[in-house]
Amino acid sequence: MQLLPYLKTRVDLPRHIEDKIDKVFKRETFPKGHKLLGTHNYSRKVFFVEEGLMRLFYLKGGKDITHLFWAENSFTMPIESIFYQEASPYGLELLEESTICYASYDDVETYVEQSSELEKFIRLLLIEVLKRFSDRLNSLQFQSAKEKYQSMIDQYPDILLRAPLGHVASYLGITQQTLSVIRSQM
Amino acid sequence: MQLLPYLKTRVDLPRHIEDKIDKVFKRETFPKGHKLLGTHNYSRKVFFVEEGLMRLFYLKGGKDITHLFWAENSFTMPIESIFYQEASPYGLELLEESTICYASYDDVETYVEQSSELEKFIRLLLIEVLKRFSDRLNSLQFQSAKEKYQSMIDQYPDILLRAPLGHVASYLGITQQTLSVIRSQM
DNA sequence: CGCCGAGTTGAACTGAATCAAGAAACGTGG
DNA sequence: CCACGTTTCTTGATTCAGTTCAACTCGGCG
Repeated sequence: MQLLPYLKTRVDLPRHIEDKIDKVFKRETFPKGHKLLGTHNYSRKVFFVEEGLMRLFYLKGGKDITHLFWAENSFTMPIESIFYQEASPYGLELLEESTICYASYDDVETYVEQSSELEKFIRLLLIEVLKRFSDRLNSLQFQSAKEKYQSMIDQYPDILLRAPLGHVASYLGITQQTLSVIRSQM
Repeated sequence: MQLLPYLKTRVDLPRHIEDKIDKVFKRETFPKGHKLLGTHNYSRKVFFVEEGLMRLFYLKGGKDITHLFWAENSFTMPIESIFYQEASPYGLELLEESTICYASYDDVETYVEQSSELEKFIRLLLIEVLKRFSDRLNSLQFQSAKEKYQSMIDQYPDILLRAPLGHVASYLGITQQTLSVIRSQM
C-alpha cells in the first residue's frame, strides 16, 4: 500500500501534516539485492516499504545474520545513528524488487512535534517493534529449533516463502543445515 | 533517586506538568519478594523504581524465566494490557526491598498529550528499551554461554551481585548449573 | 542442632553445530 | 533454448556445548 493511504488507515492526520509528509518522503523502486544501507553506516533516514521485502542484517564473526525482516507497510530507521549519534552495525538489504519511501528523520521529527496524532502513532510503532522483539526473545531463548520454526510458520508464513532459507535460519538463530533437516521432518 | 528529581535530569518539563506528575504517582515501599504483578494479570499501571531491584518474569513449561531486570531509575509497564487490551503473561517481582512509584497509565497519557517534552521523553524511554532488547537478541542468539555471562559482567555487573544465580541464568538463557560451572572457570 | 534454600560438582545424554559432499534451482550469455 | 556457473538447498558423519538428573556443600536461622 502507498505511504499516505496506509497512514490514513492508522491515524487521522490533519490535512496540512499529510501534505508535508507527502512532500518530504521520496518514493523509489530498487532491484532485488540492493543495499539501502551497508553495515556500519551512519544515516538519519526513515524508510517505509510500500511493496517488497527487506531485511536488517549484521556481521558477526564473518557471518551474515538477519536481525529482522520488514515486509509491506513497515517503517524502519537506524536507531543507533538517529538517537545515539553512533554508527549503526545494521545494514538494510532488499530481498525482492521493492518500492521504498524514505525521508530524513529530522524533517519528520519537526512534523511529529506539530501533531499529537502523528506523535501518538510513532509511539505505537515503537511499541509494536518492542513487542515483536520481546516475543522473539522468548522464542529464541527457550524454544528448540523445531519450535522456533513452528513459531515462524505461525507468525510469518509469507516470509518463509519469500526469503532464502539461510536468512531465515540466521533470523531463527540456527544453521541453515539444521533448518533444512527440520523442514524435511515436517 | 526520587521520581521528580530523576525526571528533571532527563527532561525540562513545564511546572504545571511536574506538579501533575507528582500528584498522580503514588510512592510505596515493598519488601523483598513482593509481587507487584502476578503472571497473566491485567493492569494499566506504570511503575518507576526509585530504590531497589525488580524482575519481569514469566512461566514457560513450569519454569520460571526472568525476562528483564529493572534497577533504580527505571520505568516499566505491561505493554500487552495497556496497548493491546490483553492479559500480560509477565509478572513483576521485587528482588530487594524497593521503593516504587506507580500511577495509572491513562492518567499519565493525558499529561503526555499536554506536553511535547514529556512525549519526547516517553519516546526516548521506548527507544532505550528497544535498543536493550535488540542488543540482547544479538547476545542471546549467537553467543556461547560464557560469552553471554561476560556480556552481563560488562553491562550489568551490579545485577550479578544483587540477583540470585537462578534468575540470572534464565535471563541469559542457560541453566543454573551451566552458569555455576562457567563462573568457577573464570 | 537440624532444616532449608542457594549454589556447586559430576556423569550420562542429546540437540544442534560443524565439516564435507552432492543435488537442485536459477540466471545469464551464447 | 540450451550450457555453464553460481547460488541455494539437502544429506550424512562427526563432534561438542550445554542440559538433565542426582548427589553433595555451605551458610543462615528457628
